Amino acid sequence: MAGSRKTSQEDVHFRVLRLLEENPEMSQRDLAQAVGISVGGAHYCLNALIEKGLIKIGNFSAARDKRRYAYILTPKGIAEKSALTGRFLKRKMAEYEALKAEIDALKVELEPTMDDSAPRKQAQQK
Amino acid sequence: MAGSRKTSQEDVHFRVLRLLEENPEMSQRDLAQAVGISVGGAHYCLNALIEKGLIKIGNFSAARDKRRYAYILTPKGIAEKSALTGRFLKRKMAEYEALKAEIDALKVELEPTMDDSAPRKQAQQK
DNA sequence: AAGTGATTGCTCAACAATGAACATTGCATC
DNA sequence: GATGCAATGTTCATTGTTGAGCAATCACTT
Repeated sequence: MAGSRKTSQEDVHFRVLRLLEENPEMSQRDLAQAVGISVGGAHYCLNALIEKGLIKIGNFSAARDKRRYAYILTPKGIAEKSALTGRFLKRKMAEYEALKAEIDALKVELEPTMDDSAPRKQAQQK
Repeated sequence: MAGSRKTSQEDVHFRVLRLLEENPEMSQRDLAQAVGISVGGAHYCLNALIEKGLIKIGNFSAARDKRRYAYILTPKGIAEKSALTGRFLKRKMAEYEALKAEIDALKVELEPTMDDSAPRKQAQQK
């Protein structure tokens, strides 16, 4: 489900595309931190996006810093990002509800019903 | 952050311990589906939990089914599960808020402000 | 200039996890 | 019984990901 590699990777790709559309001059480390992956993973991801033709490498504007790149969305990348938005939002809303339910269940479990003098420490078994 | 291998694995371990405490006779496939990992991953995880001494293999009750096992929490496993609960809940609540913020941001982006006659289709760039 | 430290993109071994198989066992219908 | 079918735990090649480190470049001080 949530751990499916394909969807998880799609999430990362979408987030990276979204971030780069706003700011194409983000460094790989900034991207990694913003998305929540490792630095090597960001590099890996960017290569995949370039391979797919969704982004291309441009010139960094400030001071001709030869180290840095700018990762610019191609038209195909912009289209892909738009196409991904709906699925991403839908998935995240489902995750949101699931997370809410899990948290609530856990809270209930931690705070047993105090309204009657029920025996404590006794979890109800199925 | 969220993709950190250690925390992600801790989440899986906690969920598995929690599920097994309620029902020790769950199959690896049921566990996998409930937790959101692959079948092989469940096997992998169970081995790790046995290695840690948190669960032990017991006998399946019904019909002496030689295929199935029962995965019973050891006292150490019960303690570990309790110790993990707090951290897990705290982390999930943080994830919950982050998810909420991300969804809201995405919704705002999809539905541009309609309250004045602003030009449409024009996302505000930084 | 020269040196020092910080930051960049990048590489790589180790590990984690997947997805698809596998052998074994139980259940059912013939 | 025998035969087919579904479900179990298990294995394994492939792939994704991490974390630490690399050379190159920039900024800054001497």
